[in-house]
Amino acid sequence: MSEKISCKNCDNSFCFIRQYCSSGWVNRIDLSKVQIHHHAKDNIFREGGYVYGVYFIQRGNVKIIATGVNNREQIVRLASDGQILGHRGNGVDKYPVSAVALSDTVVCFIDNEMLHSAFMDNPKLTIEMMTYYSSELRKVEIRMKYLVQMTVKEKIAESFLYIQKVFGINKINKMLNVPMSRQEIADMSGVMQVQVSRELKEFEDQNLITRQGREIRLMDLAGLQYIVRKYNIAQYAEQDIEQDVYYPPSIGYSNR
Amino acid sequence: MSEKISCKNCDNSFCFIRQYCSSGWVNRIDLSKVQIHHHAKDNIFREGGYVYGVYFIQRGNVKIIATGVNNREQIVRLASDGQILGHRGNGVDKYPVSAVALSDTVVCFIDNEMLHSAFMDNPKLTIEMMTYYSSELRKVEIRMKYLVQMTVKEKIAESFLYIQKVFGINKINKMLNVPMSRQEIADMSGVMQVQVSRELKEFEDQNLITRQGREIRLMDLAGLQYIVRKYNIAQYAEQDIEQDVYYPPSIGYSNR
DNA sequence: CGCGTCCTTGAACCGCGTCAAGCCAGGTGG
DNA sequence: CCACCTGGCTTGACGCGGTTCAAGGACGCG
Repeated sequence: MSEKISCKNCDNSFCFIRQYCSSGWVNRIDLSKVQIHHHAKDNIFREGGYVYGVYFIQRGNVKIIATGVNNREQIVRLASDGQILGHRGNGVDKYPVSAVALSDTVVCFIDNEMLHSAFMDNPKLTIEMMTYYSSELRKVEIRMKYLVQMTVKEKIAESFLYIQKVFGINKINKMLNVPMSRQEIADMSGVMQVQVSRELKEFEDQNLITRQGREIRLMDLAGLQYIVRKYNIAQYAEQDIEQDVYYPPSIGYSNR
Repeated sequence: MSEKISCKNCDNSFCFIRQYCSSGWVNRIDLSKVQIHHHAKDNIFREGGYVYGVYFIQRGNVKIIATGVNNREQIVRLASDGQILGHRGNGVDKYPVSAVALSDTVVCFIDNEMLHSAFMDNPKLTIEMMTYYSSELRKVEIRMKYLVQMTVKEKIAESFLYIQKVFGINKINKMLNVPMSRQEIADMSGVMQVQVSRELKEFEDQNLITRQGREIRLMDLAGLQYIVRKYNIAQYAEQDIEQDVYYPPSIGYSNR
Protein backbone atom coordinates (compact mmCIF):
# COMPACT_ATOMS: atom_id res chain seq x y z
CA MET A 1 0.00 0.00 0.00
CA SER A 2 1.41 3.32 -1.05
CA GLU A 3 1.26 6.12 1.46
CA LYS A 4 -0.99 9.02 0.61
CA ILE A 5 -0.05 12.50 1.70
CA SER A 6 -3.22 14.49 2.01
CA CYS A 7 -3.51 18.00 0.66
CA LYS A 8 -4.26 18.85 4.29
CA ASN A 9 -0.62 18.46 5.17
CA CYS A 10 0.36 21.20 2.75
CA ASP A 11 1.93 24.18 4.48
CA ASN A 12 0.67 26.82 2.10
CA SER A 13 -2.01 28.69 4.00
CA PHE A 14 -2.89 30.76 0.92
CA CYS A 15 -4.03 27.75 -1.07
CA PHE A 16 -7.55 28.16 -2.39
CA ILE A 17 -8.29 24.45 -2.12
CA ARG A 18 -7.25 24.22 1.49
CA GLN A 19 -9.01 27.40 2.49
CA TYR A 20 -12.33 26.96 0.77
CA CYS A 21 -12.99 23.26 0.32
CA SER A 22 -14.61 20.96 2.85
CA SER A 23 -12.07 18.92 4.76
CA GLY A 24 -13.45 15.70 3.32
CA TRP A 25 -12.79 17.08 -0.10
CA VAL A 26 -9.31 18.24 0.73
CA ASN A 27 -8.47 14.77 1.96
CA ARG A 28 -9.21 13.29 -1.43
CA ILE A 29 -6.21 14.98 -2.96
CA ASP A 30 -2.87 13.28 -2.75
CA LEU A 31 -0.37 16.07 -2.36
CA SER A 32 2.54 14.02 -3.62
CA LYS A 33 0.71 13.38 -6.85
CA VAL A 34 -0.23 16.94 -7.70
CA GLN A 35 2.98 18.69 -6.73
CA ILE A 36 5.43 19.59 -9.45
CA HIS A 37 8.84 21.01 -8.68
CA HIS A 38 10.51 23.51 -10.97
CA HIS A 39 13.90 25.14 -10.97
CA ALA A 40 14.43 28.77 -11.81
CA LYS A 41 14.02 29.44 -15.56
CA ASP A 42 11.93 26.29 -16.09
CA ASN A 43 8.77 26.57 -18.12
CA ILE A 44 5.70 25.60 -16.13
CA PHE A 45 3.63 25.66 -19.27
CA ARG A 46 4.20 26.95 -22.77
CA GLU A 47 2.25 29.18 -25.13
CA GLY A 48 0.30 26.98 -27.51
CA GLY A 49 0.25 23.95 -25.23
CA TYR A 50 -3.01 22.27 -24.34
CA VAL A 51 -4.80 23.16 -21.14
CA TYR A 52 -5.63 20.15 -18.98
CA GLY A 53 -6.08 21.96 -15.69
CA VAL A 54 -4.80 24.82 -13.58
CA TYR A 55 -1.74 25.34 -11.43
CA PHE A 56 -1.67 26.74 -7.93
CA ILE A 57 1.64 28.14 -6.82
CA GLN A 58 2.47 26.44 -3.58
CA ARG A 59 5.72 28.28 -3.16
CA GLY A 60 7.76 30.31 -5.59
CA ASN A 61 7.80 33.17 -8.03
CA VAL A 62 6.60 33.10 -11.57
CA LYS A 63 6.38 35.37 -14.59
CA ILE A 64 3.66 35.01 -17.20
CA ILE A 65 4.91 36.02 -20.61
CA ALA A 66 3.45 36.50 -24.05
CA THR A 67 5.95 36.04 -26.83
CA GLY A 68 5.84 38.73 -29.46
CA VAL A 69 7.50 39.58 -32.73
CA ASN A 70 11.20 38.92 -33.26
CA ASN A 71 12.00 37.50 -29.85
CA ARG A 72 10.46 40.35 -27.98
CA GLU A 73 8.52 39.27 -24.94
CA GLN A 74 5.90 40.92 -22.82
CA ILE A 75 5.63 40.03 -19.15
CA VAL A 76 1.92 40.35 -18.54
CA ARG A 77 1.85 39.37 -14.91
CA LEU A 78 3.93 38.28 -11.96
CA ALA A 79 2.62 35.73 -9.51
CA SER A 80 3.71 34.31 -6.19
CA ASP A 81 2.60 31.97 -3.39
CA GLY A 82 -1.04 30.94 -3.55
CA GLN A 83 -1.77 32.45 -6.92
CA ILE A 84 -3.28 30.69 -9.88
CA LEU A 85 -1.72 30.00 -13.26
CA GLY A 86 -3.18 28.74 -16.49
CA HIS A 87 -6.74 29.98 -16.43
CA ARG A 88 -8.87 28.93 -19.32
CA GLY A 89 -11.41 30.89 -21.26
CA ASN A 90 -14.65 29.71 -22.79
CA GLY A 91 -13.89 26.61 -24.74
CA VAL A 92 -10.37 27.74 -25.49
CA ASP A 93 -7.99 24.93 -24.92
CA LYS A 94 -4.56 26.34 -25.66
CA TYR A 95 -2.40 28.59 -23.57
CA PRO A 96 -1.99 32.09 -25.00
CA VAL A 97 0.93 32.75 -22.65
CA SER A 98 3.80 30.90 -21.02
CA ALA A 99 4.60 30.65 -17.33
CA VAL A 100 8.24 30.59 -16.29
CA ALA A 101 9.64 30.06 -12.80
CA LEU A 102 11.85 32.92 -11.63
CA SER A 103 13.08 31.05 -8.60
CA ASP A 104 12.74 27.45 -7.46
CA THR A 105 9.01 26.88 -7.45
CA VAL A 106 6.50 24.24 -6.43
CA VAL A 107 3.13 24.19 -8.14
CA CYS A 108 0.10 21.98 -7.61
CA PHE A 109 -1.64 20.80 -10.73
CA ILE A 110 -5.38 20.21 -10.50
CA ASP A 111 -6.90 18.78 -13.63
CA ASN A 112 -10.07 20.13 -15.17
CA GLU A 113 -12.25 17.27 -14.04
CA MET A 114 -11.25 17.41 -10.42
CA LEU A 115 -11.46 21.17 -10.42
CA HIS A 116 -14.94 21.09 -11.82
CA SER A 117 -16.19 18.67 -9.22
CA ALA A 118 -14.52 20.77 -6.53
CA PHE A 119 -16.47 23.75 -7.82
CA MET A 120 -19.75 21.90 -7.77
CA ASP A 121 -19.20 20.74 -4.19
CA ASN A 122 -17.70 23.90 -2.73
CA PRO A 123 -19.46 27.13 -3.66
CA LYS A 124 -17.11 29.17 -1.53
CA LEU A 125 -14.17 27.95 -3.57
CA THR A 126 -15.80 28.99 -6.80
CA ILE A 127 -16.68 32.40 -5.43
CA GLU A 128 -13.12 32.95 -4.27
CA MET A 129 -11.72 31.88 -7.60
CA MET A 130 -14.10 34.21 -9.36
CA THR A 131 -13.13 37.06 -7.07
CA TYR A 132 -9.50 36.30 -7.71
CA TYR A 133 -9.92 36.45 -11.47
CA SER A 134 -12.01 39.60 -11.37
CA SER A 135 -9.40 41.23 -9.20
CA GLU A 136 -6.62 40.18 -11.57
CA LEU A 137 -8.69 41.51 -14.43
CA ARG A 138 -8.96 44.94 -12.95
CA LYS A 139 -5.24 44.98 -12.20
CA VAL A 140 -4.37 44.17 -15.77
CA GLU A 141 -6.78 46.82 -17.01
CA ILE A 142 -4.97 49.38 -14.91
CA ARG A 143 -1.52 48.25 -15.99
CA MET A 144 -2.69 48.46 -19.57
CA LYS A 145 -3.27 52.17 -19.20
CA TYR A 146 0.17 52.63 -17.74
CA LEU A 147 1.90 50.84 -20.56
CA VAL A 148 0.29 53.14 -23.07
CA GLN A 149 0.56 56.49 -21.39
CA MET A 150 3.74 56.40 -19.38
CA THR A 151 7.18 57.50 -20.50
CA VAL A 152 10.04 55.04 -20.34
CA LYS A 153 11.24 56.39 -17.00
CA GLU A 154 7.78 56.11 -15.51
CA LYS A 155 7.21 52.60 -16.84
CA ILE A 156 10.41 51.37 -15.28
CA ALA A 157 9.67 53.01 -11.94
CA GLU A 158 6.25 51.42 -12.04
CA SER A 159 7.76 48.02 -12.77
CA PHE A 160 9.94 48.24 -9.67
CA LEU A 161 6.94 49.09 -7.55
CA TYR A 162 5.09 46.17 -9.09
CA ILE A 163 7.91 43.70 -8.45
CA GLN A 164 8.19 44.94 -4.90
CA LYS A 165 4.46 44.57 -4.46
CA VAL A 166 4.27 40.99 -5.73
CA PHE A 167 7.59 39.53 -4.64
CA GLY A 168 8.54 41.86 -1.82
CA ILE A 169 11.93 43.22 -0.84
CA ASN A 170 14.34 41.76 1.64
CA LYS A 171 13.85 43.48 4.98
CA ILE A 172 17.50 43.52 5.85
CA ASN A 173 19.36 44.56 2.73
CA LYS A 174 16.47 46.06 0.79
CA MET A 175 17.31 43.96 -2.27
CA LEU A 176 14.44 42.75 -4.37
CA ASN A 177 13.57 39.26 -3.15
CA VAL A 178 13.57 38.00 -6.71
CA PRO A 179 16.26 39.67 -8.78
CA MET A 180 15.29 40.24 -12.37
CA SER A 181 17.57 40.82 -15.31
CA ARG A 182 17.61 44.09 -17.27
CA GLN A 183 15.92 42.28 -20.09
CA GLU A 184 13.14 41.10 -17.82
CA ILE A 185 12.57 44.58 -16.47
CA ALA A 186 12.42 45.77 -20.06
CA ASP A 187 9.91 43.05 -20.92
CA MET A 188 7.72 44.07 -18.02
CA SER A 189 7.84 47.72 -18.91
CA GLY A 190 7.47 47.24 -22.61
CA VAL A 191 10.68 49.12 -23.41
CA MET A 192 14.08 48.26 -24.86
CA GLN A 193 16.73 46.76 -22.67
CA VAL A 194 19.22 49.55 -23.34
CA GLN A 195 16.75 52.09 -22.01
CA VAL A 196 16.61 50.17 -18.75
CA SER A 197 20.36 50.63 -18.34
CA ARG A 198 20.10 54.35 -18.93
CA GLU A 199 17.23 54.87 -16.53
CA LEU A 200 18.89 52.76 -13.85
CA LYS A 201 21.82 55.10 -14.00
CA GLU A 202 19.53 58.08 -13.57
CA PHE A 203 17.71 56.44 -10.69
CA GLU A 204 21.06 55.78 -9.07
CA ASP A 205 22.13 59.38 -9.50
CA GLN A 206 18.94 60.43 -7.76
CA ASN A 207 19.56 57.97 -4.91
CA LEU A 208 16.34 56.10 -5.64
CA ILE A 209 18.24 52.85 -6.01
CA THR A 210 21.72 51.49 -5.47
CA ARG A 211 23.35 48.55 -7.19
CA GLN A 212 25.42 45.65 -6.02
CA GLY A 213 26.74 43.76 -8.94
CA ARG A 214 23.70 43.21 -11.09
CA GLU A 215 21.24 43.25 -8.28
CA ILE A 216 19.17 46.26 -7.45
CA ARG A 217 18.42 47.68 -4.07
CA LEU A 218 15.37 49.89 -3.77
CA MET A 219 16.37 52.78 -1.52
CA ASP A 220 13.47 55.17 -1.86
CA LEU A 221 10.06 53.72 -2.64
CA ALA A 222 8.41 57.07 -2.00
CA GLY A 223 10.72 58.59 -4.58
CA LEU A 224 9.73 55.99 -7.15
CA GLN A 225 6.08 56.57 -6.36
CA TYR A 226 6.66 60.26 -6.86
CA ILE A 227 7.76 59.64 -10.42
CA VAL A 228 4.49 57.91 -11.26
CA ARG A 229 2.33 60.05 -8.98
CA LYS A 230 0.24 61.59 -11.74
CA TYR A 231 -1.17 58.19 -12.59
CA ASN A 232 -2.25 57.93 -8.93
CA ILE A 233 -0.93 54.47 -8.31
CA ALA A 234 -2.51 53.94 -4.93
CA GLN A 235 -2.37 50.21 -4.86
CA TYR A 236 1.39 49.97 -4.53
CA ALA A 237 1.70 52.53 -1.76
CA GLU A 238 1.83 52.15 2.04
CA GLN A 239 1.04 48.48 2.40
CA ASP A 240 3.49 45.68 1.87
CA ILE A 241 6.57 47.83 1.88
CA GLU A 242 7.87 45.64 4.66
CA GLN A 243 7.44 42.10 3.56
CA ASP A 244 8.76 38.74 4.56
CA VAL A 245 11.95 37.45 3.16
CA TYR A 246 10.90 34.49 1.09
CA TYR A 247 14.16 33.54 -0.51
CA PRO A 248 17.81 34.32 -0.30
CA PRO A 249 18.30 37.18 -2.75
CA SER A 250 20.39 35.28 -5.24
CA ILE A 251 18.28 32.22 -5.91
CA GLY A 252 16.64 33.79 -8.94
CA TYR A 253 19.90 33.67 -10.82
CA SER A 254 20.73 30.13 -9.83
CA ASN A 255 21.73 28.03 -12.76
CA ARG A 256 21.51 24.63 -11.10
CA MET B 1 -50.61 45.36 -5.46
CA SER B 2 -47.86 46.30 -7.78
CA GLU B 3 -47.20 43.95 -10.64
CA LYS B 4 -43.90 42.13 -10.57
CA ILE B 5 -42.18 41.36 -13.82
CA SER B 6 -40.03 38.32 -13.29
CA CYS B 7 -36.50 38.15 -14.58
CA LYS B 8 -37.82 35.17 -16.51
CA ASN B 9 -39.60 37.45 -18.92
CA CYS B 10 -36.34 39.07 -19.94
CA ASP B 11 -35.55 38.49 -23.60
CA ASN B 12 -31.79 38.42 -23.25
CA SER B 13 -30.83 34.82 -23.77
CA PHE B 14 -27.19 35.56 -22.94
CA CYS B 15 -27.97 36.61 -19.38
CA PHE B 16 -25.93 34.67 -16.85
CA ILE B 17 -28.70 34.78 -14.27
CA ARG B 18 -31.33 33.40 -16.60
CA GLN B 19 -29.04 30.75 -18.00
CA TYR B 20 -27.47 29.37 -14.88
CA CYS B 21 -29.83 29.98 -11.96
CA SER B 22 -32.66 27.72 -10.88
CA SER B 23 -36.02 28.92 -12.14
CA GLY B 24 -37.23 29.50 -8.61
CA TRP B 25 -34.31 31.78 -8.08
CA VAL B 26 -34.84 33.65 -11.30
CA ASN B 27 -38.43 34.31 -10.31
CA ARG B 28 -37.31 36.18 -7.21
CA ILE B 29 -35.88 39.00 -9.27
CA ASP B 30 -38.19 41.80 -10.30
CA LEU B 31 -36.95 42.82 -13.69
CA SER B 32 -38.52 46.25 -13.54
CA LYS B 33 -36.57 47.00 -10.37
CA VAL B 34 -33.14 45.99 -11.56
CA GLN B 35 -33.25 47.44 -15.06
CA ILE B 36 -31.55 50.76 -15.68
CA HIS B 37 -31.84 52.56 -19.01
CA HIS B 38 -29.01 54.66 -20.37
CA HIS B 39 -28.66 56.85 -23.40
CA ALA B 40 -25.56 56.95 -25.53
CA LYS B 41 -22.70 58.76 -23.76
CA ASP B 42 -24.20 58.23 -20.31
CA ASN B 43 -21.93 57.04 -17.56
CA ILE B 44 -23.06 53.70 -16.14
CA PHE B 45 -20.59 54.06 -13.33
CA ARG B 46 -17.66 56.33 -12.69
CA GLU B 47 -14.06 55.80 -11.69
CA GLY B 48 -13.75 56.28 -7.95
CA GLY B 49 -17.41 55.54 -7.21
CA TYR B 50 -18.36 52.91 -4.68
CA VAL B 51 -19.16 49.38 -5.80
CA TYR B 52 -22.51 48.12 -4.56
CA GLY B 53 -23.00 45.35 -7.08
CA VAL B 54 -22.44 44.37 -10.67
CA TYR B 55 -24.14 45.24 -13.93
CA PHE B 56 -25.20 42.83 -16.63
CA ILE B 57 -25.70 44.34 -20.05
CA GLN B 58 -29.17 43.37 -21.15
CA ARG B 59 -28.86 45.16 -24.44
CA GLY B 60 -26.44 47.75 -25.64
CA ASN B 61 -22.81 48.62 -26.21
CA VAL B 62 -20.42 49.89 -23.63
CA LYS B 63 -16.82 51.06 -23.35
CA ILE B 64 -14.79 50.68 -20.19
CA ILE B 65 -12.31 53.49 -19.81
CA ALA B 66 -9.51 54.40 -17.48
CA THR B 67 -8.89 58.12 -17.28
CA GLY B 68 -5.28 59.07 -17.58
CA VAL B 69 -3.11 62.15 -17.46
CA ASN B 70 -4.24 65.41 -19.04
CA ASN B 71 -7.57 64.23 -20.41
CA ARG B 72 -6.11 61.28 -22.13
CA GLU B 73 -8.23 58.17 -21.80
CA GLN B 74 -7.57 54.52 -22.32
CA ILE B 75 -10.35 52.25 -23.48
CA VAL B 76 -9.50 49.00 -21.77
CA ARG B 77 -12.40 46.92 -22.98
CA LEU B 78 -15.56 46.93 -25.06
CA ALA B 79 -18.63 45.03 -23.93
CA SER B 80 -21.97 44.13 -25.42
CA ASP B 81 -25.13 42.12 -24.74
CA GLY B 82 -24.86 39.69 -21.84
CA GLN B 83 -21.49 40.85 -20.60
CA ILE B 84 -20.62 41.91 -17.10
CA LEU B 85 -19.52 45.32 -15.88
CA GLY B 86 -18.15 46.48 -12.57
CA HIS B 87 -16.37 43.46 -11.24
CA ARG B 88 -14.80 43.88 -7.85
CA GLY B 89 -11.53 42.65 -6.52
CA ASN B 90 -10.68 41.42 -3.04
CA GLY B 91 -12.00 43.92 -0.58
CA VAL B 92 -11.62 46.76 -3.04
CA ASP B 93 -14.71 48.87 -3.04
CA LYS B 94 -14.10 51.61 -5.58
CA TYR B 95 -14.23 51.44 -9.34
CA PRO B 96 -10.83 51.84 -10.98
CA VAL B 97 -12.49 52.47 -14.35
CA SER B 98 -15.62 54.06 -15.78
CA ALA B 99 -18.25 52.46 -17.98
CA VAL B 100 -19.88 54.58 -20.66
CA ALA B 101 -22.75 53.64 -22.95
CA LEU B 102 -21.87 53.95 -26.63
CA SER B 103 -25.44 53.46 -27.79
CA ASP B 104 -28.73 53.31 -25.93
CA THR B 105 -28.22 50.61 -23.35
CA VAL B 106 -30.15 48.68 -20.75
CA VAL B 107 -28.27 47.19 -17.84
CA CYS B 108 -29.47 45.06 -14.92
CA PHE B 109 -28.03 45.91 -11.57
CA ILE B 110 -27.61 43.07 -9.09
CA ASP B 111 -26.42 44.18 -5.69
CA ASN B 112 -23.65 42.41 -3.83
CA GLU B 113 -25.92 40.71 -1.36
CA MET B 114 -28.25 39.21 -3.91
CA LEU B 115 -25.34 38.20 -6.10
CA HIS B 116 -23.66 36.43 -3.25
CA SER B 117 -26.73 34.44 -2.34
CA ALA B 118 -27.19 33.60 -6.02
CA PHE B 119 -23.66 32.24 -6.03
CA MET B 120 -24.23 30.13 -2.94
CA ASP B 121 -27.40 28.63 -4.39
CA ASN B 122 -26.29 28.14 -7.98
CA PRO B 123 -22.84 26.67 -8.42
CA LYS B 124 -23.20 26.69 -12.19
CA LEU B 125 -23.65 30.44 -12.16
CA THR B 126 -20.47 30.93 -10.17
CA ILE B 127 -18.52 28.65 -12.45
CA GLU B 128 -19.74 30.50 -15.52
CA MET B 129 -18.91 33.86 -14.01
CA MET B 130 -15.49 32.61 -13.13
CA THR B 131 -14.97 31.29 -16.63
CA TYR B 132 -16.11 34.61 -18.00
CA TYR B 133 -13.62 36.55 -15.93
CA SER B 134 -10.76 34.21 -16.67
CA SER B 135 -11.52 34.49 -20.35
CA GLU B 136 -11.64 38.30 -20.17
CA LEU B 137 -8.38 38.20 -18.26
CA ARG B 138 -6.59 36.31 -20.97
CA LYS B 139 -7.99 38.65 -23.61
CA VAL B 140 -6.71 41.68 -21.80
CA GLU B 141 -3.33 40.05 -21.32
CA ILE B 142 -3.12 39.52 -25.05
CA ARG B 143 -4.25 43.04 -25.91
CA MET B 144 -1.64 44.33 -23.51
CA LYS B 145 1.09 42.80 -25.61
CA TYR B 146 -0.34 44.38 -28.72
CA LEU B 147 -0.44 47.84 -27.24
CA VAL B 148 3.22 47.64 -26.41
CA GLN B 149 4.65 46.06 -29.51
CA MET B 150 2.55 47.27 -32.41
CA THR B 151 3.13 50.32 -34.55
CA VAL B 152 0.42 52.93 -34.82
CA LYS B 153 -0.89 51.49 -38.07
CA GLU B 154 -1.08 48.03 -36.58
CA LYS B 155 -2.74 49.20 -33.41
CA ILE B 156 -5.47 50.95 -35.34
CA ALA B 157 -6.05 47.98 -37.61
CA GLU B 158 -6.28 45.79 -34.54
CA SER B 159 -8.77 48.16 -32.97
CA PHE B 160 -11.06 47.88 -35.98
CA LEU B 161 -10.91 44.13 -35.79
CA TYR B 162 -11.67 44.30 -32.10
CA ILE B 163 -14.66 46.60 -32.56
CA GLN B 164 -15.96 44.37 -35.32
CA LYS B 165 -15.51 41.37 -33.09
CA VAL B 166 -17.38 42.79 -30.11
CA PHE B 167 -20.03 44.96 -31.76
CA GLY B 168 -20.21 43.44 -35.21
CA ILE B 169 -20.68 45.10 -38.55
CA ASN B 170 -23.88 45.70 -40.42
CA LYS B 171 -24.40 42.89 -42.88
CA ILE B 172 -25.84 45.10 -45.55
CA ASN B 173 -23.76 48.23 -45.67
CA LYS B 174 -20.69 46.89 -43.84
CA MET B 175 -20.68 49.88 -41.51
CA LEU B 176 -19.56 49.26 -37.96
CA ASN B 177 -22.69 48.64 -35.89
CA VAL B 178 -21.51 51.11 -33.31
CA PRO B 179 -19.68 54.02 -34.91
CA MET B 180 -16.85 55.35 -32.83
CA SER B 181 -15.23 58.76 -33.06
CA ARG B 182 -11.63 59.28 -34.11
CA GLN B 183 -10.84 60.13 -30.53
CA GLU B 184 -12.35 56.89 -29.30
CA ILE B 185 -10.41 54.85 -31.81
CA ALA B 186 -7.30 56.67 -30.63
CA ASP B 187 -8.15 55.91 -26.99
CA MET B 188 -8.55 52.24 -27.80
CA SER B 189 -5.33 52.05 -29.71
CA GLY B 190 -3.35 54.16 -27.30
CA VAL B 191 -2.29 56.64 -29.97
CA MET B 192 -2.94 60.31 -30.73
CA GLN B 193 -6.10 61.33 -32.49
CA VAL B 194 -4.26 62.99 -35.38
CA GLN B 195 -2.54 59.73 -36.14
CA VAL B 196 -5.90 58.06 -36.53
CA SER B 197 -6.81 60.56 -39.23
CA ARG B 198 -3.59 59.91 -41.09
CA GLU B 199 -3.88 56.15 -40.92
CA LEU B 200 -7.52 56.21 -41.96
CA LYS B 201 -6.44 58.01 -45.08
CA GLU B 202 -3.87 55.36 -45.80
CA PHE B 203 -6.35 52.57 -45.17
CA GLU B 204 -8.72 54.26 -47.57
CA ASP B 205 -6.01 54.53 -50.23
CA GLN B 206 -5.45 50.81 -49.87
CA ASN B 207 -9.19 50.09 -50.16
CA LEU B 208 -9.29 48.50 -46.74
CA ILE B 209 -11.99 50.90 -45.66
CA THR B 210 -14.27 53.53 -47.15
CA ARG B 211 -15.85 56.48 -45.42
CA GLN B 212 -19.30 57.96 -45.46
CA GLY B 213 -19.30 61.19 -43.58
CA ARG B 214 -17.59 60.32 -40.36
CA GLU B 215 -18.64 56.73 -40.33
CA ILE B 216 -16.32 53.95 -41.37
CA ARG B 217 -17.08 51.00 -43.55
CA LEU B 218 -14.80 48.01 -43.25
CA MET B 219 -14.29 46.75 -46.79
CA ASP B 220 -11.53 44.23 -46.37
CA LEU B 221 -11.25 42.46 -43.05
CA ALA B 222 -8.70 40.06 -44.48
CA GLY B 223 -6.60 43.05 -45.46
CA LEU B 224 -6.74 44.44 -41.95
CA GLN B 225 -5.83 41.05 -40.55
CA TYR B 226 -2.90 40.97 -42.95
CA ILE B 227 -1.49 44.12 -41.36
CA VAL B 228 -1.42 42.51 -37.93
CA ARG B 229 -0.60 39.01 -39.15
CA LYS B 230 2.79 38.76 -37.46
CA TYR B 231 1.13 38.95 -34.05
CA ASN B 232 -0.94 35.90 -35.06
CA ILE B 233 -4.27 37.28 -34.01
CA ALA B 234 -6.35 34.15 -34.33
CA GLN B 235 -9.30 35.19 -32.25
CA TYR B 236 -10.58 37.85 -34.62
CA ALA B 237 -10.43 35.69 -37.70
CA GLU B 238 -13.09 33.64 -39.54
CA GLN B 239 -15.86 33.71 -37.01
CA ASP B 240 -18.31 36.55 -36.50
CA ILE B 241 -17.51 38.35 -39.70
CA GLU B 242 -21.19 38.12 -40.55
CA GLN B 243 -23.11 39.29 -37.56
CA ASP B 244 -26.56 40.47 -36.72
CA VAL B 245 -27.50 44.08 -37.02
CA TYR B 246 -28.21 45.18 -33.50
CA TYR B 247 -28.77 48.86 -34.01
CA PRO B 248 -29.27 51.34 -36.78
CA PRO B 249 -25.78 52.51 -37.62
CA SER B 250 -26.19 56.05 -36.46
CA ILE B 251 -27.53 55.64 -32.96
CA GLY B 252 -24.10 55.84 -31.42
CA TYR B 253 -23.84 59.49 -32.31
CA SER B 254 -27.30 60.42 -31.06
CA ASN B 255 -27.20 63.37 -28.76
CA ARG B 256 -30.71 63.08 -27.33
C1' DC C 1 -26.06 82.34 -40.54
C1' DG C 2 -22.85 81.77 -36.91
C1' DC C 3 -21.04 78.87 -33.65
C1' DG C 4 -19.17 74.65 -31.68
C1' DT C 5 -17.42 70.13 -32.37
C1' DC C 6 -15.03 66.96 -34.76
C1' DC C 7 -11.93 65.95 -38.33
C1' DT C 8 -7.96 66.79 -41.57
C1' DT C 9 -3.45 68.24 -42.86
C1' DG C 10 1.01 70.42 -42.40
C1' DA C 11 5.32 71.33 -40.02
C1' DA C 12 8.66 70.88 -36.36
C1' DC C 13 10.59 68.71 -32.51
C1' DC C 14 12.23 64.96 -29.63
C1' DG C 15 11.84 60.59 -27.14
C1' DC C 16 13.12 56.30 -27.75
C1' DG C 17 14.30 52.39 -30.59
C1' DT C 18 18.23 50.79 -33.30
C1' DC C 19 22.92 49.76 -34.22
C1' DA C 20 27.36 49.18 -32.59
C1' DA C 21 31.41 49.13 -29.70
C1' DG C 22 33.30 48.25 -25.34
C1' DC C 23 33.05 46.69 -20.42
C1' DC C 24 32.67 43.57 -16.63
C1' DA C 25 32.05 39.19 -14.11
C1' DG C 26 31.84 34.44 -13.97
C1' DG C 27 33.05 30.09 -15.87
C1' DT C 28 36.21 26.95 -18.17
C1' DG C 29 40.16 24.82 -19.58
C1' DG C 30 45.01 24.67 -20.29
C1' DC D 1 46.67 30.80 -11.70
C1' DC D 2 46.16 33.06 -15.83
C1' DA D 3 44.04 33.38 -20.61
C1' DC D 4 40.23 33.19 -22.92
C1' DC D 5 35.41 33.10 -23.79
C1' DT D 6 30.69 34.06 -23.22
C1' DG D 7 26.56 36.45 -21.77
C1' DG D 8 24.75 40.22 -19.71
C1' DC D 9 25.34 45.10 -19.03
C1' DT D 10 26.74 49.95 -20.28
C1' DT D 11 27.34 53.86 -23.17
C1' DG D 12 27.47 56.57 -27.39
C1' DA D 13 25.66 58.15 -31.87
C1' DC D 14 22.05 58.42 -35.04
C1' DG D 15 17.55 58.56 -37.24
C1' DC D 16 12.75 57.66 -37.49
C1' DG D 17 8.03 57.34 -35.85
C1' DG D 18 4.94 59.58 -33.44
C1' DT D 19 3.60 63.39 -30.42
C1' DT D 20 2.77 68.20 -30.33
C1' DC D 21 1.33 72.56 -32.01
C1' DA D 22 -1.36 75.00 -35.14
C1' DA D 23 -4.37 76.37 -38.90
C1' DG D 24 -8.13 75.34 -41.73
C1' DG D 25 -12.24 72.51 -43.31
C1' DA D 26 -16.64 69.89 -42.81
C1' DC D 27 -20.71 69.13 -40.54
C1' DG D 28 -24.60 69.60 -37.41
C1' DC D 29 -27.42 72.47 -34.54
C1' DG D 30 -29.69 76.36 -32.58
